Amino acid sequence: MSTLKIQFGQQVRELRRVQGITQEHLANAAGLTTESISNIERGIFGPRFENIEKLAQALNVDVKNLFEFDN
Amino acid sequence: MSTLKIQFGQQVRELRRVQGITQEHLANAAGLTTESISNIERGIFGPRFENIEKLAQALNVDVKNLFEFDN
DNA sequence: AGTTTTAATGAAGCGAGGCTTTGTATTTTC
DNA sequence: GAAAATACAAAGCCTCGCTTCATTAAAACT
Repeated sequence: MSTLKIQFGQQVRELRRVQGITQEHLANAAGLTTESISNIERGIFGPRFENIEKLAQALNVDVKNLFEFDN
Repeated sequence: MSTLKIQFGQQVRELRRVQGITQEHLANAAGLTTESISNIERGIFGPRFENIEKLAQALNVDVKNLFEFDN
C-alpha cells in the first residue's frame, strides 16, 4: 500500500487539530463529507487534485505544507 | 479549471528537463505511458497518489518538491 | 533542408478509486 | 454517563486517471 496516502492523511489531521477544528467543520469548509475527511486522514484514499486544493484552503496552508513530513 | 494540476505539471516538466531526460524515459521510470506524462505535464489530469510517489522517485526528489512553486 | 527524435493531440474505451449515503459502533470529551 | 466526535462497513455511482492506437506538430541534430 502506498505510504504517501497515510502520511498525507496524518498531516491533514495534524493541521486540522492545530487549528482546533473538527472533521465536520473541515468537511464543510472543503465541500466534502465527514466520512471522506475521515477516510483521507486514515489514508483510505488520497483526494483528487481539486480537493487537495480545497483542503489546503480550508486549512489556511499552502498545498506543499500538506506534503511536508519526514520520509 | 484547477490551477494546481497545471502548476504541478509545470513542476514535473521543469524537474524532468533539469535532469535532461525525455518524457519516454520518465514514463518508463515511473511505470506510465508517454501520453500520460504529457497529459500530466500539461495539466490535463493530476495523477493519483500512487503515481505521484513514483514520479517523485523517478525524478529523485521528495514529493513535496513536486508541489513547491509560487502561488 | 531533410531526417530523426521528441512531444502534442485526438478518439475511444476500461477499470478503479474517489466520494456519497445510510447506518451502526466506538472513542473522545465534558 | 451523556453528548459529541470519529471510526467503520456496505453498497452504489460515476468521474477521471490511464491505456492503446493513430496522426500531427515541433525540436533537435547532421
